[in-house]
Amino acid sequence: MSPKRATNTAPTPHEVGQALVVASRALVGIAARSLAAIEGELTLPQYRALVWLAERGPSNVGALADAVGIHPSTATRLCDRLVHKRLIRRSNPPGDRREVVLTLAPAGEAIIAQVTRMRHAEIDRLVAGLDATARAEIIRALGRFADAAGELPDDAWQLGWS
Amino acid sequence: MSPKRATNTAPTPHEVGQALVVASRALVGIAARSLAAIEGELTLPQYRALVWLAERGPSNVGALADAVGIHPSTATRLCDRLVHKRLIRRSNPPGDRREVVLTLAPAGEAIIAQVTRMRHAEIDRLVAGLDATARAEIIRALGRFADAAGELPDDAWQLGWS
DNA sequence: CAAAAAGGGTGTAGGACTGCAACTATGACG
DNA sequence: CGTCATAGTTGCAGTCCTACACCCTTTTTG
Repeated sequence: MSPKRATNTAPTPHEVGQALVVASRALVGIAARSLAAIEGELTLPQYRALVWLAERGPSNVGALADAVGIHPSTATRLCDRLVHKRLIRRSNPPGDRREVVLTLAPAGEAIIAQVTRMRHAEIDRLVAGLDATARAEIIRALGRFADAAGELPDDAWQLGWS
Repeated sequence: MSPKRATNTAPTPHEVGQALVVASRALVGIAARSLAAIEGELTLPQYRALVWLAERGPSNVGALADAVGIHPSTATRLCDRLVHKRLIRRSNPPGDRREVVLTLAPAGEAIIAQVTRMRHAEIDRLVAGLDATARAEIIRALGRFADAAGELPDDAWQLGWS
């Protein structure tokens, strides 16, 4: 995990990858914990659906099924449960009367916000232990990485992790 | 997502948190994609069990149930399926004849390796697009972050993400 | 206007996870 | 040796995800 290299040479892509894989474990662990807090009330597909609605806004059933990667019929029944839990709302929009528009209900938004807040809080707790130099470095470094990551086809939502 | 701040001042912990949350999305997305590749053959709890066995080595049913956070009876039947898929092995160790020792089978190790490899490959692909300075910065910055994260109680495995 | 396409919902069926309760076998302790 | 604890399994019951096939309604299109 700790690549031994001459500190005066530029790190190879693979070495940087090593560092990112390690950080990935930490960050994914944090994400997992934030999610574990709502486990029991919400299944993973249900959470994925909420995240997607929070990101992309109101949507019809087909688009959601496509985004979450499930069969339309599965999406219908998944929405049944989310509606029953009052986390989303179904409505019949004007225009195309075949469509059903799914909207995140206040309770649904609250859950998403809670998970995000927990994640943020935990990360902030870690960052608080770093000095100013380290903080500045992280900001610059991760900014560049996020930019690079952002250039990829955005199917990172495949599993609904935010 | 891009906190506007004076570039000459030290970033606040919260600003660093912002950057990490953004990077977190990217990294978690990568982890999710690596996992999605084996979806269909393996459920999430099954994957979590494999990861745990890969990390901690051979284990009995109770410890695995505890680690993955499921009921012992659930663990028994989860193991039934993993054994049937030839991803793990059950054996009766000498000594305590009540215990059952679970071992990762070669096919199970292969799956873990495949997921890890995919994740690494995708991260490396991103890093390849960065220049030497950025790489060096990421190495330093993430090293410090990982150190800070490592000081936390290690329950990041709660959901079995590696 | 009739046929095809699109958007969703139902019926049906199966697999997986979940926990509780009861049971077997084994080990530890007095 | 008898009792209690431990490790694991099995029976049972419920929820959820999953897909396929089929149906209804609405819209588009020739």
